[in-house]
Amino acid sequence: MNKYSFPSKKEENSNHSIDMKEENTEPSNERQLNFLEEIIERDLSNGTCTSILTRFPPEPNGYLHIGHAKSICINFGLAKKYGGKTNLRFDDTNPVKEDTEYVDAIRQDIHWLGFDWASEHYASDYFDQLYEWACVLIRRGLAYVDDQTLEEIRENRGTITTPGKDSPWRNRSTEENLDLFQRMKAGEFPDGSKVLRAKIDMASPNMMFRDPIMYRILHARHHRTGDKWCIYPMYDYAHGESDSIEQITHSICTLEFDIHRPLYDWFIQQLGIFPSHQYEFARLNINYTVMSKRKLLQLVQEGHVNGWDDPRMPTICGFRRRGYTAESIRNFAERVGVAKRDNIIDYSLLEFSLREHLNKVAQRRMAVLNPVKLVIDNYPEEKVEMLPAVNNPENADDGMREVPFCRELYIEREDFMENPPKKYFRLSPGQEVRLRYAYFVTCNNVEKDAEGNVTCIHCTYDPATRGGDAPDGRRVKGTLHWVSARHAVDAEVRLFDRLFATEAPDEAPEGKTFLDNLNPNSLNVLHGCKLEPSLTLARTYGEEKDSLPADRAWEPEHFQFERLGYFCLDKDAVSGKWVFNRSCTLKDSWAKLNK
RNA sequence: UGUCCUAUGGUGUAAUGGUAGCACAACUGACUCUGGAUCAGCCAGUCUAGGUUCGAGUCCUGGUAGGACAACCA
Repeated sequence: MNKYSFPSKKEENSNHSIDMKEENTEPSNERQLNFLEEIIERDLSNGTCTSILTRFPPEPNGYLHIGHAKSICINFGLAKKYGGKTNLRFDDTNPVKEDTEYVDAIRQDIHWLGFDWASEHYASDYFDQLYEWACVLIRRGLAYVDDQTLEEIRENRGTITTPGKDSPWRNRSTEENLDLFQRMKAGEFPDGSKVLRAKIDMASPNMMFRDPIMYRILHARHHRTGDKWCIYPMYDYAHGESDSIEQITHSICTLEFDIHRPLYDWFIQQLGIFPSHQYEFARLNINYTVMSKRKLLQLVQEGHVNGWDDPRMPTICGFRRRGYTAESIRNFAERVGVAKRDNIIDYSLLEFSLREHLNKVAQRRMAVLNPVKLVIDNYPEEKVEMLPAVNNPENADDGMREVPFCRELYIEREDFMENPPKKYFRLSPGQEVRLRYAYFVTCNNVEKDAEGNVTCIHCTYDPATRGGDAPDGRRVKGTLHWVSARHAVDAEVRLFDRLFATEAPDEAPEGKTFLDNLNPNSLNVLHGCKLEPSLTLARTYGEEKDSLPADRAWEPEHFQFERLGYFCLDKDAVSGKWVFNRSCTLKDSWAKLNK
């Protein structure tokens, strides 16, 4: 193929720009294929498979986080793109860590992200089949019961650079192994006294091949199979076979499993069952956060956050409560790409994806977070005007609303300075600014308390500027948001900063843990914030939860508080006791100037 | 002193032997009733040493750096 014969992307676009206005804007259709897509297209075109079936296999031992969201988008996205399907399979082979609480939450999160699975499975559904196959392997001399203790097994496994030693039980007869394995299943032996191992090679350079454990004895109640089993299969024995049973064509997982792949293939080959194949991609990392279930669980259990859905958590439910939209997370997952090299994504890419979506759909409202009173001395005492305001300048269909205006208002304390620096466009003595959708006002004087804090700003307004335009064409540099004092609704507003103060919180110095990297100021709760009254129309969780199916999550309404950021109602809010979360700020070039 | 994976601007990600491109971030400007949005511009990259080739980010060899593997976790 001669590259010179092709026009560049730019030229192509400009040639067709007139016809392309309504073109599909899905980014995935425009970019180059990632390596998984290449594999799938190859398999589809050379007849390795005629359709694809992927799977998302969470262990129900915790809540899903943004890293899982990437995996979900890859697995479901690939199937969707190539006309295939995706199964949801709960990898529930370790009863001591798993619980149905997590099963329900996982279902909700996947649905919320916008995906539906073809069918739902559990590794525990396959316990009988897995047991049968273990017996097959024993009969073929490929598995044996080992009586060594945990310590002996560890000792004899050798190290990365030295080979292991064969177990003294490695050459038991088939009959004895079968008998012992059957009695393990029957519950004759205590936990830890015996395991079933694959007989491969104790000297293999791949540690996974040093007679990996297939079954352990665990007298534990399983959240689905109850007390039926007291032996449970290990991940390496269960996973590939589960894929095979479901006839998964492309089993996609993260990089740390690449060393497991030869073993995954070994079990499938020895058993001669459906040849699923495993492919690995680099897991998602984001700076200023942690992404391990163990650490997230610790944050919850030790009370460093207020639950799995704390808006500062990188969990899917945390992002949802924070006000992230599913679309923004899907777009984020698309942007981070799929490759095999380790990566740390900048948090700003997440915020960009959110702003990009919310800018298009969020209704604009006015709210004052840190209020100070402003009195318009020449405005009639009792007068109230209902001023029209645009709901969303990005979408004319969203129409207008009316906002009450009167003599006494609240404005943001930061929007007034008695001695302003250069380039400060907001209110200061003698300075004229616009009150958005209302009038031009000029500051005359201020009242202060004993400590010198401004308690009230006195202004005069120009009646000719109603609606925010001056008929004489004069202009102002600053436009402020405001709320009528008489009509304002009180609210609590929760502001969030990054949960960790350091870019790579996992990296703690000697004697410290990731907890020492927590940002002590990650939560800032404001009281006495002032909302424009129309915000009380927002739907609360309490009003809606009863009409929600069990597997569907509640989605708050998203607003932009003008000049402040994107906000949504928290699930704690009830009518009359309003609580809003800040999802993210607006880009703020003034704040940047002052850094 | 092992096996495997990986290496492209600050961060991600493309280029499939033939013009190193895109996004985010940063920066500059225009416009603006959100210091928002939008638009325009700009900075910045192939880990290293050899080899193959008319031509190497791409293929080969060595080195360097990072990661994974020694749970009866997944």
